[in-house]
Amino acid sequence: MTFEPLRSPAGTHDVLWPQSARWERIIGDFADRARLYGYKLLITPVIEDARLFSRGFGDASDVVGKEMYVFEDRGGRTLALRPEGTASVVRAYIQHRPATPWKVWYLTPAFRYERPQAGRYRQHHQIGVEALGVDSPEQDAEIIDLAMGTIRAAGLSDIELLVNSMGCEVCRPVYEGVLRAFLAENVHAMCDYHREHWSEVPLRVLDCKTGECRAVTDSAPRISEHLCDACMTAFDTVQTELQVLGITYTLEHRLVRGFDYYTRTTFEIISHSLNASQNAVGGGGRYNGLSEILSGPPTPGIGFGIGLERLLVACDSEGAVEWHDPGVDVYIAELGRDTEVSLLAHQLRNAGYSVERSYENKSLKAQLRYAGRLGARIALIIGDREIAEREVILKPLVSKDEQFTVGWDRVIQETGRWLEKWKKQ
RNA sequence: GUGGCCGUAGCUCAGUAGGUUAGAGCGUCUGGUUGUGGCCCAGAAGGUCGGGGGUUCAAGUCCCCUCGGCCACCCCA
Repeated sequence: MTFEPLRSPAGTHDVLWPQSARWERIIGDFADRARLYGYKLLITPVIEDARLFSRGFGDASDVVGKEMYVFEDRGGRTLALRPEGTASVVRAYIQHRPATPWKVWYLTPAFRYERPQAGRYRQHHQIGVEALGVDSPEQDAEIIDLAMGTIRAAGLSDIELLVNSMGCEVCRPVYEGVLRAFLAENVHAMCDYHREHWSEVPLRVLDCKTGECRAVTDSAPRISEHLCDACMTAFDTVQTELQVLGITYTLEHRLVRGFDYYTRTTFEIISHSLNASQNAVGGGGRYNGLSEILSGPPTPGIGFGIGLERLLVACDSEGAVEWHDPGVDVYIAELGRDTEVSLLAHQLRNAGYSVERSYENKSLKAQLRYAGRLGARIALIIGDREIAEREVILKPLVSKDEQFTVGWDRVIQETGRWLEKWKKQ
């Protein structure tokens, strides 16, 4: 009985070398950068009580309505695969009550059951940070600075930072009323979909990409004109801070992010080299009410997430990333089998050199061919004669220098000497 | 969930109006005399033509179903 070979589920992907090398670089850079900004790594489970997300996002959101991976475990609990990073962090905060300000960074897969498409997958990965306990426009700007720096370091340059304020529990409802009244008078001009659905979540119309809705919302009342004094002051300060930090931004009054929990500062970083419908590489914002929504203590918070797959797609379409295989320092070729090879490999590696070897008894020619393919800089050749004489042949592979023999006690330092020499050139 | 395009070697693809043992390039492996890479040359391995059913003397090629991939809508990272 044979079976069809199994594939990864629809919308999920394996990341193989050398693709994975790009991930390694971006993640490594982000970990360093987050540390410099004072964020500590937080690891939370990918499964959570499904109610965490349905409460946090609001039932009107598509993520909760139709995109969540929800299932019942063997104990009858209703769990969900996390669709984004923020809710789990806030849950962990409420559960452990760490001292504030609490600043964490994370790397996590995120799951949404949608039809896969360019730059949109059922499992994607986000890097992000969350800062809880402080309600400060200076912090808002600092977090945007961190997000922008991360994306720029990945190699993207054709990007735009969009910022907006969503107001607070005081002024947002007022604005929503004004907007609702405006939209009611312009129903006829909206796109087919929103003509039917605009009143469910009026703010969502602002986000609509169709020409009809954009024409309507161009002249719609703007939330920036309806902010309360406190929100207005905060938003002004965020902008001043961004200017001081030399970060150019665009005020986008239509920027309404998908989840209900956002308050005040919201932002999105879009790539101009991606299709307009999926051009957001990263985004985030402040969510001062989320902790309470999740039955925690009143605690302000702000964070962002960056989608790794989408960041990489953007890099590709910008042609931004040049990546070179660093190759391997040493290849050890052997003729016959001898334990000296294993020992030498061990010692070289512990001295900090990358070493590869053949584990099969192949011809010297085949071994050197392989060494060339690996991008090895030096080949060390060990045959019967060398074993007998207690020496090895050191053959430079990246230069035209002649090979020569070295005594065993000097192999490591001689190897290091050549590698250093080439590094300087 | 709705719609469009597409599924031939590991990869990128060719396969004439249906007709013998399904091809190329790249990659992989081996060899080009004793233990020496890259270039070059020679050879080899590798394919249920996504799967199932049907039409036909004959199907990778035509029809149906199914699975999968890509893309678009919706929405988001």
